Amino acid sequence: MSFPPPPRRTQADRRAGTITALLDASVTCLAERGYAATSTAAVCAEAGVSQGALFRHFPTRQALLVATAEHVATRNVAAFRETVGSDVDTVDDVAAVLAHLRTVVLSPANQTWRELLVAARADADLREALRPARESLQAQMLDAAADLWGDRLPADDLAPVLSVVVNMLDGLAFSALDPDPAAAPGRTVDRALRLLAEMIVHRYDQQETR
Amino acid sequence: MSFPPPPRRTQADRRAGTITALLDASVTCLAERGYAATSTAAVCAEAGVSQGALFRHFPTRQALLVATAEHVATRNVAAFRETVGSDVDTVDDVAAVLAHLRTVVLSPANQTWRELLVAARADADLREALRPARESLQAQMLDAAADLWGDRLPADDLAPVLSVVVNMLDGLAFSALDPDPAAAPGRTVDRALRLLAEMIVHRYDQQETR
DNA sequence: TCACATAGAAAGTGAGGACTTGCTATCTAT
DNA sequence: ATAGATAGCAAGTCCTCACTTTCTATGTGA
Repeated sequence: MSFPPPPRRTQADRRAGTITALLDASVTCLAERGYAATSTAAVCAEAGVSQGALFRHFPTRQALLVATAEHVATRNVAAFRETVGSDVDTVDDVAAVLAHLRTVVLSPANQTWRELLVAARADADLREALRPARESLQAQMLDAAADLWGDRLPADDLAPVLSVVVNMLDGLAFSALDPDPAAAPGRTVDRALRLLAEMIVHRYDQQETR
Repeated sequence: MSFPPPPRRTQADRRAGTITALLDASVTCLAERGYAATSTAAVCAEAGVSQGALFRHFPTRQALLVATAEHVATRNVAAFRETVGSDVDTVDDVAAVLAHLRTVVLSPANQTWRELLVAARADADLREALRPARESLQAQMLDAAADLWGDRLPADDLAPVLSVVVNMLDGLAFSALDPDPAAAPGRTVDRALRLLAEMIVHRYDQQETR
């Protein structure tokens, strides 16, 4: 019945612990309450630390948010990469990829990213601060797309097709105001994704019938 | 050299005048400064009236913003309707329509609408208040699409194709952080729109060669 | 072990934001 | 013409938010 000995965490541990707690809390707040409601107080409450702790590690709210952006950007690329390991031969395959991408795009990490992007449009400082993460993410997405689909598409069409797909899914995410983003797609959206899959496959798969 | 006589505007005129001044100012602020920076003070400064004037006509800031949404929704439908009066036979035709739609989607009225939609995701009250305008706009867009493209597409595919197109353009608008939204499309975007046009035309135009 | 640096908490502070409160000016009905 | 209503202004009120300041606790290097 002995109490555990004092944890004796090293300073670096404490530091890293509260920083990731803050970043995760920031993601949660941004994803479910939006940019404006993500006040430093809200993040601290969610993280279970004081505001003093926050401002020890991040000089400004914006610095926290930029760090949050970089935090989720890596996750987003990873999630995109794991879209599908298997082939994308048939229309069904591509439709499955799109359906899965839709759920990825609706995930909290992506919601967070979008929330910050929208805020950046109206805030030149934030926009500049996010630029590196933005460009890095774009490049990594293109790399991932090349790995996944590179042998199916002409190199020149890779970026444009990626643009069509992810912009459409982002647009969907923005117009999906449902409180529950994990809800089922709805008939129109379902059919739209199916159509897109058909169009892509038919565009690039005419010689090799499967 | 006589001074003009006192304008003698009727009360209804004065009322309507400042109301539309406020709504237009609200559109301007939302489009170029974003939702958060669209304070009542900012709108009043832009409109050239006092805050008292604002709160005489709108009980809350949110009421002003909802009215603003309805104000721009009608413009947006009209702009969409005027997309193209001519035919959409060839790939070039459809590509032209998409290019024009892109500029429409980047217009201040549409920026405003998106800004409010994004805010609505995090604000249940605003979401509910915008619901009627949202549904009305969606229905009118579908009507317009039916008028424009109804004889080219199966009725069942109208909504999904519209969804693909406008969501992709909305996604583009969100990821376009450039201070000047009227800038040229950029190579990837250009090619993406072209590809989309080709895919749509080839999907639906195979029997009637032109 | 002890001087020191770092991590974190609690209670401020000052600015900005939504909304109010009188007060004045302009219109309208009698 | 004049009383009552409506439009508009200027100066508040109160609250929230980003950020500070001061103080305590905990790990670190000699």
